[in-house]
Amino acid sequence: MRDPGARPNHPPHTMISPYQPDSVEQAAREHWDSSRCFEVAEDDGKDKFYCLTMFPYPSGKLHMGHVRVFTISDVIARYQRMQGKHVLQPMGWDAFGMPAENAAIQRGVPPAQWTYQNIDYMRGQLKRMGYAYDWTREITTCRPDYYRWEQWLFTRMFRKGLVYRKNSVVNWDPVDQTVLANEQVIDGRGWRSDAPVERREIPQWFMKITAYADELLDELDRMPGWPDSVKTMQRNWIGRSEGVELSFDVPGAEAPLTVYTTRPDTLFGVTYMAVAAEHPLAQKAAETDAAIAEFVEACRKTDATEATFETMEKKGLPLGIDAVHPLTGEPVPVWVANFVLMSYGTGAVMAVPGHDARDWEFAKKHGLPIRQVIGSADGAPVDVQAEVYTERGVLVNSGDYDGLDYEAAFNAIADHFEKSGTGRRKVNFRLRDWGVSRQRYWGAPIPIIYCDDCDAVPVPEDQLPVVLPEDVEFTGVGSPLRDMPSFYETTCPECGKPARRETDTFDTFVESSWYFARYACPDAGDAMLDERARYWLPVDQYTGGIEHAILHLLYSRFFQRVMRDEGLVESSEPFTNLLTQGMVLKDGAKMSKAKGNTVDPQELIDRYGADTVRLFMMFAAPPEQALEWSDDGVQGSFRFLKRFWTAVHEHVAAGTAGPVDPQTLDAAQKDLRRKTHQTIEKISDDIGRRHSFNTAVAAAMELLNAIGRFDDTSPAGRAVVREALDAVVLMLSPMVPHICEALWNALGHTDALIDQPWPAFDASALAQDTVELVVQVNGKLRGRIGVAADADKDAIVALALADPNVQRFVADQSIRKTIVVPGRLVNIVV
RNA sequence: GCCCGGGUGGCGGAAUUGGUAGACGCUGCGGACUUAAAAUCCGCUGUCCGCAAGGACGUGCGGGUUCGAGUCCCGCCCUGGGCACCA
Repeated sequence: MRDPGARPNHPPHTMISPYQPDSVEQAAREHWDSSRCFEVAEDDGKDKFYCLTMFPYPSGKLHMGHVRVFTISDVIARYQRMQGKHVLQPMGWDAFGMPAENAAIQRGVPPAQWTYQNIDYMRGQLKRMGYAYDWTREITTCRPDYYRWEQWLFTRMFRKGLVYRKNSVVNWDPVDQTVLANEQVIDGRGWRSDAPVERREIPQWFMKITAYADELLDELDRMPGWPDSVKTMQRNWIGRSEGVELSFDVPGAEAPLTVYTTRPDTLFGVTYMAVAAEHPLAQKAAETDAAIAEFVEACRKTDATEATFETMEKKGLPLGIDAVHPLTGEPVPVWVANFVLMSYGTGAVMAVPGHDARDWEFAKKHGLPIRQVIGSADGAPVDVQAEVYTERGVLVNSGDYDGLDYEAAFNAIADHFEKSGTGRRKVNFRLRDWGVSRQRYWGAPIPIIYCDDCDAVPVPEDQLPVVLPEDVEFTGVGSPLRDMPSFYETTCPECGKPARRETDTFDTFVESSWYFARYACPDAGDAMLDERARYWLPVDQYTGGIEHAILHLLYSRFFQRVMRDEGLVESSEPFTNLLTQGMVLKDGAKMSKAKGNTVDPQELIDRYGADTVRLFMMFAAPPEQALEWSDDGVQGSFRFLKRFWTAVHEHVAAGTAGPVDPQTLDAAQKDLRRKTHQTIEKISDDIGRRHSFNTAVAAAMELLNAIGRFDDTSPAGRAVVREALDAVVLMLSPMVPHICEALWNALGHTDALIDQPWPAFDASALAQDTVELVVQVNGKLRGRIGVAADADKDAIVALALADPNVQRFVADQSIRKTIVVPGRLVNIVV
């Protein structure tokens, strides 16, 4: 027995210099900087690995979400480098956006100046964190040498018909006379004016992402490197549906009411129609009916978000007009309703209250008839007066179509309309074209010139970029570009007459839809991309917040295809593997500038060093889950690094240790060596396959704890410890690279840690003579037995039954069944 | 409202393919060292019963499948993200 409290083999701490993160981390940084080891060029002889993080908006300083995602990506990059890959990991700035405008309003600093200052500060913070970036590739999207190429691509798309202009709805603040972002609308009111927000239609530019809808959808089935949840979200977002477009005649109206339905089988159940407030029928009725006019006006006074639209109270009024049912010839009343939008589809819907939940509620509220036209396939009773029935079933009350199932009815009815020429089968997408116009200053100018004679003309290539003037006075009401004749006054590229530039700027998602490609060739001066993009793309590992699961990732997939069709890149998909990291939450909510609930990582870096912060972020939660921030635990990570430091230095202080000779080890030495190689196997899998960094850290801690308990100063014992310490330093180096750099040197290695291969485990070290099995009786744990690793089932069961406690529960009952799970358990069922 | 996640001790989390629930860490409690404090080290730490051996209960709630369920199925509750102008 050892004396508890006594620690063998450890000289007094005074002999060992304490862990001082500042000097350790500075030394490591200087080594990486001077050796320029993270700068990479194309090398066809090597297996490339492009490791990318969603680039940050330069909001001022790093926040915990940044630290988390950048550390995840850095761990993967460094791990892959140790796997022998030729790793590119770049960094840059998503530099356009609203916060710069808000800062300008609040502090009177021009957006450009504010942005560049933030970038300088945050770049310093990133360097302090020790991320393995190739800084020679840094991209800043608000620089003309970057955004000129998206302007160029836009003009190419213009000529291909992939961009167009149409009217579209925005949030209008009637007091500030300005367009508001959804974020700036709070409970239906403008954030600064507090005035009720209205919907307003203005002409805006759109990119035809719907032209790629089928491809974007289909390819999801061949993307095993993406999480299923993200693929499902994108599938639902694209929302492909097969239906029928058909028309209801409206006597006296100029045009029939055209509607799209995915449930033509329910056509006989239509009891009313609903049109949008902006629909011509409603507009016409409003001219003569004050109540309708008032309703139509009220519909305009709501913001333009889908969430508002879906949750608001469903309202409507009858227009006093009837449509004619195309199959029965019966009159169907037409209503105007606030839940139909003119901008989606045809601005009119057919209502089947018996078999559609929203229609059912609306019908109940307004006393409209509910008609059952679908019965259950198994004959179970259906009462649509009491409850809506939305299942696909068998047609009833549907004339000649009675008895048909969904598919047969769909086809019969679709055929009927196609034969008579009054309707057709149609594939519809929920996905809408991408509106890229923003009525803001701090963005890339849309390269269009408006000429009275030639209409909208794209800026010719030799006149690009259209440079955003950076030295402006920014007031926050409207865009300063609208008040700058020096910006907008120009001449038409086609006819040479005086003309006017577009003053709207691009959605900032445009910049982030192709930056990943530009990192391959950030200095390409005469092309958007060059051949280097073909070498590096696609991105092998992309890491970023789950909040980007749809918009950013879908727009990037779209742009990748546009660039492909332009001959700029080869691959169709930009990101082979995707890791969506969870948010860092504080008080249960997303940390954000807007909410002001941020925790500043800088304070922790100053106090404990970058490695402690990195380690804590990796250890506190698995990467894909949300992480509720807590100040507890950072201290624990620091304590671990101190123990790690001390363990290595104590071992070194006791003199050199030779190589392990596996043939001569005693049982305890074999145990530690087995633990070492089990840990290598586990951490390799945790980092390489599972991205389970928290369990990788835990496994390293366990091994270090085992080393601490190991009391053996013999040459063989010290050799086994030495092997274990080398392995821990190598395996923790992706997560805590600075301290590992120092410890690697302390262990006497002369070649750089950064160039070391990942350790391999020795399968022969894992072998065990006896294994412990759990014994259950009826699935309940009743004992444990040690058995030979190669014991057969009968021997195991016999041994299990010999256990006194197992005996107690089996007693004289007859054994009905025994189950042996090799290496795990025995279950005796009585 | 719709789509996608999550819910396990006092806390963060582990349990990878249906097979020992609570690894690892934090907190707390007790102890060693110290004039003292900090730091460090050792031990204990899901709840309840029991001197102990051991037992009962226990993974948001209610059902189900199975020799065996945190894990699979059905129905709920709570909570995070997205919903096209926050990025």
